[in-house]
Amino acid sequence: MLNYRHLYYFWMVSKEGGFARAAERLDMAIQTISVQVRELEKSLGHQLLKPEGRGVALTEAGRVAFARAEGIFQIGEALPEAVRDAASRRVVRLAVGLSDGISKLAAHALLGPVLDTPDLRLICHEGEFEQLQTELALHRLDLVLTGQAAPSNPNLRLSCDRLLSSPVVWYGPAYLVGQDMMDSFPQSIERLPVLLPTGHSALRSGLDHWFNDLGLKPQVVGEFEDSALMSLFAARGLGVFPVSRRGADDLARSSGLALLGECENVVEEIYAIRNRRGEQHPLVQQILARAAA
Amino acid sequence: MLNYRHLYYFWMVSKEGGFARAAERLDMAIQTISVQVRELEKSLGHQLLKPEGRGVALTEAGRVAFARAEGIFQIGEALPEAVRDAASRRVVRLAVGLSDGISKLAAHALLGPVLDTPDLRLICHEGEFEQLQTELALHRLDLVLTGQAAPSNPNLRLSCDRLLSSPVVWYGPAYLVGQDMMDSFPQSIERLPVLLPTGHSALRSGLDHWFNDLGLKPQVVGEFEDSALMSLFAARGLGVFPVSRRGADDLARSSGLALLGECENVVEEIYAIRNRRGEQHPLVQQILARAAA
DNA sequence: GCCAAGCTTCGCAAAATACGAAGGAAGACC
DNA sequence: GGTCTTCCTTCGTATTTTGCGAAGCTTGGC
Repeated sequence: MLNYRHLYYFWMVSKEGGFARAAERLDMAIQTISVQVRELEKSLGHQLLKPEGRGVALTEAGRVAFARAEGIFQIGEALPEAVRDAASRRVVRLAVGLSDGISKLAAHALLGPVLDTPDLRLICHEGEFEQLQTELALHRLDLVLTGQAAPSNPNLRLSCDRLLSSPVVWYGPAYLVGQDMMDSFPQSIERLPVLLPTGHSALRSGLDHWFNDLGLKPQVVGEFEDSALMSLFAARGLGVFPVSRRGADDLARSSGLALLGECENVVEEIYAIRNRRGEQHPLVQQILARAAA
Repeated sequence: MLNYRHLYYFWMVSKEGGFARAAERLDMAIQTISVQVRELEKSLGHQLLKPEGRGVALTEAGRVAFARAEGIFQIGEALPEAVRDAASRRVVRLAVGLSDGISKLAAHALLGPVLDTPDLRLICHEGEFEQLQTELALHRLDLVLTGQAAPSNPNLRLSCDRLLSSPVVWYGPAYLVGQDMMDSFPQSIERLPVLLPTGHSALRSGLDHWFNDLGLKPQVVGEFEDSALMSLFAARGLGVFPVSRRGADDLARSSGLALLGECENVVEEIYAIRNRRGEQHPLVQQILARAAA
């Protein structure tokens, strides 16, 4: 394994342009530096410094090593202050990944419990499931919300829980959704313009099944990746759309949308993927606890 | 100073999700890891891991430290291989910064001696003088060529040498530069369309002086930052232009340009700025040696 | 040819790192 | 509730690494 102390001395020698200067800067004996750098060279199997006149110069390998060392120690020298900052700072960072195809409205509902955390800094990141899983493993994310259960992968040390399993309801603009439409639901849906999630989502599969079972042939006027966008277009009169009941609570109030009816046997599910136990974010635990309740 | 060994153990503990796993992975006793990580916390002055159930979890400070550590050790783990690659690779990297306002033709002439180095990988980077100086100090460049002497700055450990001081000559397309024009040079220049370097360059100042001293009022049809571009436009018939004699040797041959005449008392100078002695690139030395000859 | 600056080698002291043994704390399981 | 297992911690000691004084060795300048 690479010895970072040796590397540090090598870095300083390169930066200062010689053992003597480096030793002075480090307030150490010159021979110590000399020996330790030699150790580094031995462990890497290549000469990094070569004698040049009465000083030393970098070899090609040394040039590369120096460039990397520069990167390492630039981060390293800033680390203590970064830690102090983080410790004194009151803001709590929470990085959430939202998998493509997840209902943004439901995601928002799930994150709701922590949104009023004082000094919260919420980072929402969308992307492909695989990519998010990677970022989670690399600790760039604290939590990933996804529409389908993750293939449990013990290598990555991730755990997956179902956070939400909510019946799906239909909403639409009030002027389209009259009493007659509600009464004759679900058949009435054939007489209404319909917005659907795109085919990539788990919810779409469930809905297609539901249409098929009931022998319904809906008139699809739009397909949306994003449920929030879908609800916006619906509110502007484009048509009626499905959404999980949880997360739809405030739709009627806030956007002039009316409840049309509820699907039987169609549920939207959301799964939470997170790092292995023991590295959890307090807010993540809060979200999971609230969702379980 | 930050102890990278401690940091490494902390990183591994975070990554593996516990002391026990980390110890197993590192093939070390668990208590060693425990103590060393505690040392890191002590030296940083903040707790990085907190007990959680029967494992441990990252604190906010720990989260930050872990992110930095990830950066550090990702570089570090790739370093040995990078060094091996560099050592076995035969290509020689030479990164040269060309200051804005320098004559590209002269720069090319100066770099000429090393251009036929086998397996050369030449990186040419243009930019403001200050910026290039910074990159030089950060070892991202091996050499900076500039039109004016650098203010010697002992802090940055850079040295500056005059590489070239060459008389300035005028070239123009052969059909413009007839024998009569050559004979009546420099007065004939008033009867020719003239291209000049832009006002930012040292060469331009010298030329303005020269015009003034001789009482010449040239008809300026173009100003160029870039001498190579200027020579291209000149070759296409736009006008006559000044260029340092060195670096102009092949102009007449290759581009249908003819020598008009030579300025008295106007020189183009090029300075080489490089890192302190002992960190020099072999090719840089070659360039300097050749230029001095 | 001599001096001064700079790197290297050698042998020993100091410091850090590492581990066995023993102890405590928190879920898991009956 | 009791017991078991897993995990983290503390303590005392062995081992390794790191650091330094003293004495070479090489190179360039005078």
